[in-house]
Amino acid sequence: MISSAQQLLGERRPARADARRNFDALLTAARDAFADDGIDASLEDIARRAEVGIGTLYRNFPTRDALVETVYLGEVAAIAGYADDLGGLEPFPAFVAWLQRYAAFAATKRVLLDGINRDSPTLGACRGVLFDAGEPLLQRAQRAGAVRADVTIEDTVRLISSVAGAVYADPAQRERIIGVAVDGLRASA
Amino acid sequence: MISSAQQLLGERRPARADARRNFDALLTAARDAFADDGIDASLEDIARRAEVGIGTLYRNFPTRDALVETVYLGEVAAIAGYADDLGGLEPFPAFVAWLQRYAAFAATKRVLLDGINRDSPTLGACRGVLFDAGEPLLQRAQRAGAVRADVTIEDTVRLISSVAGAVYADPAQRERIIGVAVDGLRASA
DNA sequence: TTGCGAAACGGAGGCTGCCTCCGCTAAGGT
DNA sequence: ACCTTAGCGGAGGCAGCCTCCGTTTCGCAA
Repeated sequence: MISSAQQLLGERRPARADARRNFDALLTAARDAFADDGIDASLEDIARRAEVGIGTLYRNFPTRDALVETVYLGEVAAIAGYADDLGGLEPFPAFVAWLQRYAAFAATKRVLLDGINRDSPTLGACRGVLFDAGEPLLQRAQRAGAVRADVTIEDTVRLISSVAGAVYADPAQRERIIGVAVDGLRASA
Repeated sequence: MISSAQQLLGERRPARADARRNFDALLTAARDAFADDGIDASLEDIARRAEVGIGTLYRNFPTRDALVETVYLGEVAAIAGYADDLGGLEPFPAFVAWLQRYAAFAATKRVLLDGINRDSPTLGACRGVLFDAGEPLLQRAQRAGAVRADVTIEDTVRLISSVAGAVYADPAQRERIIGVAVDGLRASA
């Protein structure tokens, strides 16, 4: 199954073979550079890493935002299918498994998200992909009475994204705090 | 009562009267510039706003980090005394009132925090000030059996800071999600 | 009040990175 | 093979970061 994130990504790739190769090389170089040097990694450095000229970088990605969000789009495409694999679990454990997976994703994508304009249509589309993936699991857990009824999938993604994207003193603190957030999502006993 | 954050700030001010005036003008200009233009506001612009030369800015704040963290230090000094006013409330309402105040603070300081190196000793000192302020309230609520026993003040500040610092679709979503986080802090019923 | 030492000043200049534009190259279709 | 045009690289203009140096001015002691 091809996700809508993958489709959006495909629409951005140029038609010509040489240009496609450069586009892909730039995305790889950018992902690596942002991971190594943070969101302020220089575009000149990214062009050098991809072995293309700076004009080529700008032709493919007219702004830094465009580059960052296309890298993020590729990452979202990779995670969108995970929710499909959780149908065999009970409602609450399935929901929590998805949250955990999403938390792991959000933690590693924090750098990219810091670099994206929050009003970007592409970011909105990525959110849509993630909401679509998690919504069935949330509703199933709410119908089962396990998750509070007053939160939406948007709320849930926002909560886990902010908590998972924070920097922690150690992994134990991180697990503890995500646990607190998940406990807050439970229906009152 | 003079807080330790105010003391740290005082230690950074120059001795000479003209230099003190410039230092204060730079802090004010920086706070305004970061609020207007984000954490990437240009230092040249800040110097112009403060009506000093760029050399003066660098003499007072050798790096961008130094400037940002000094601005943040001033903001922390302003909030540190709030916890002292909550002794008259019941344990859990006092704790929640402090969390709400801290959440409001964290939301407006997000821009500054984005610009500070997380390993900065000054940031560590600011955290220390905030922990010292909230710790008595947390312990009181835990002794009263209202807050789960497995979280520390560090955990609590980290949780609220990440949730409060996020960007929300509307204020209602923000209140809802902070509510979820606070509910997660309650002891199990 | 005056004189002195040094703290503090402003901004020119070197450097890097962002971004545009243009002459040149090469991919792809007929 | 030829032609059109998509795509190329990098020079150059600009802004901002940051340092350094000649000049000014503050504060203290006599």
